[in-house]
This record gives sequence, C-alpha cells and structure tokens, in this order.
Amino acid sequence: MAIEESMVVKGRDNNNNIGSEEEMDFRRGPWTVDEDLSLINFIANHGEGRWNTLARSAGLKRTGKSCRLRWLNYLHPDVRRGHITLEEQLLILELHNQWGNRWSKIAQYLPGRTDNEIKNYWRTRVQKHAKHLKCDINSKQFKDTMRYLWMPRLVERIESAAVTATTVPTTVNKSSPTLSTTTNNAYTYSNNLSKKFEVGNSSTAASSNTFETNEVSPISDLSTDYYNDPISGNNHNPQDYYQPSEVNYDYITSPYGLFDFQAMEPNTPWIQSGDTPDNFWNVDHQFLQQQLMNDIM
DNA sequence: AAAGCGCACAACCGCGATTTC
DNA sequence: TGAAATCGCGGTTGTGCGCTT
Repeated sequence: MAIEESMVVKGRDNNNNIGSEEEMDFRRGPWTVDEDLSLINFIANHGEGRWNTLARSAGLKRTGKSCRLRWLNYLHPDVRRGHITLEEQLLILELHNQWGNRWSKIAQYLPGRTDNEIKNYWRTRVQKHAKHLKCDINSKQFKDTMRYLWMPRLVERIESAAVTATTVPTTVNKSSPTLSTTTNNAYTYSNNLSKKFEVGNSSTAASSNTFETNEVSPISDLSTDYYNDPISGNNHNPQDYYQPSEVNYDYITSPYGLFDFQAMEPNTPWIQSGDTPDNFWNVDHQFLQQQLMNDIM
C-alpha cells in the first residue's frame, strides 16, 4: 500500500544522521494499537528514558523521539483528555500573558495537560479569535481585551458555575453576573474568588516574586500564587481584570462593516465543558468593536 | 449526495541545551 | 575535555471529521 510505504523512512537519529550500524526503517504517522501496547508494556516493565534505546529494545520501528512524544502526550496515565475547563482557560490566558509561548512551563500549572495540548488550544481557539477580529495577537489591544474582558468574564462564569452547583435548583440565581456588573459586583466576585482560590493559608503563600524565580510547586501552590504578577510584583486580584465599562451596547453597530460578528461561531469551544452557550463572544466582540471604532475615530 | 472547507489535534521537524562516554 | 547521544521545547504540518454549500 502506498501509504504504508510513505510512512517508512530510512533510519536517522535525532540529529538527522543516517543510522550507522544498520539501515533501520522507521515508521511514521499515526500509531497503531499494537505499537501503543508495546510501548506501554515496555515502559511498565523497564521505565521510561533513553528513548532511542527504548524504541529498539521494545521492538518498535519508531524513533526514540517519536516514542517519547507518544508516551508523554498521549499514553502517559496522567494525561487528561477532554475539554479545557473554564479554570484552565483562565489559567492559560494568565500564564501566557506572563510567559508567552512557554508551553511546557504553562503546562506545569495545568495537571494532566501537555504542552502540546495547550499549544494547540492557543493556536486553534485564541489565535482564531484574534484573527477574526483582525487583531494582532501580540498587540496591546488584543492583550487588553483578554485581560480586561475575556478573563473577567471567565472568572464570572467560574463563579456562576460554582454558585449554580451549590444552589437549590428552584432558587433564582440573583448573583448571575451580567455585563452591566457594577464595581460592587466586581468586588463581590473578587472576594468570592479569593475564597475560591484560597488553598491552605497565608503562611504557605509565597512572596510576590516566587511565582517565577523560586519555581513554586506548580500545582500545589497554584491557587495562592496565581495572582501574583512576577513581572510587576503586584498582587493580581481578579478585580484587576475587571474594568467596568460605560459602553452603551445598544449604540454599537458596525457602520464600517469591519466585522461580521454574527457570522462568528456562537458555540465557541471556550464555553463548552457543559457550559450553556450564550452571547459570551458576541458581547466581547461588540466591546472590542467599540474599542476599535474609538481608535478609528 | 458529494465536494469543499475549516477545525481540532496528533505527530513531525529543527535546533539548542544537557547528559553521557 | 570534547564529541556523540539524548532530551526537550516551540513551530509547523498532516489528517480525520463534521459542517456547509
């Protein structure tokens, strides 16, 4: 079969040198179930590491590099699959804001998520929205939108989900945040969030600079350190993300026809994970549209 | 019904850093 | 101590699948 042939390449090591002792034929492309089982069984019996040797010993016609990637990104028992949760989305935005494309570093703070998965998430979801908004993803404009609009709204949704989960079903959820949220509301969910993210006690909290420089345990200390900005040294309270705007949303239209917000997918993956779809993105797009129009005028 | 398209994600590649011999 | 081997990261590509036209 032609495909099978194309999936076999002459053996080269990771420096792209042709194999010395023998002309090995390395397989490429999707892994088969048998290959997965061979890799899992071998690692279960011998442990991981020394990937080239491992690949040979396990009888896999794969490069060590390929085996390592398959194990770490897919087969490892700790790898968690499925939708990125709201909390994870928020974390990714915040951590990317701090470190940029340091995917492996960001992944340290999301247990069970791989750098590859986070990278894919960023490229497919976040960059897509920047593209739709005709906005450079590295621009201040886009970063501000993330920081002051999307992140607070993610916080709101997390809060809302938490409230819903603990509320008697027949009770009207009066605290459901809306876009007309006032500073008081911001204060409220700021307080709630500080509770939500408060793990342990203040005695275990690292100083404002330890988040990066002291390599605080990514998972265990996440909650308290998360809002400490290692760059500014400021304590990041979710309230910081929230800048109540006086935007009159009724006013917003697009006389310039710059953006087709209605055409944007209403069912963005960002609000999956059991979330009910709403106008999350539409409102955000409208807000950004307003900002962009202000810039134009 | 089928072709086209876009999305999501697995996998590959290049290269610098680190480890081993 | 230097060369070779290995590791790990970030960028990119390939592909299957579902949706739209």
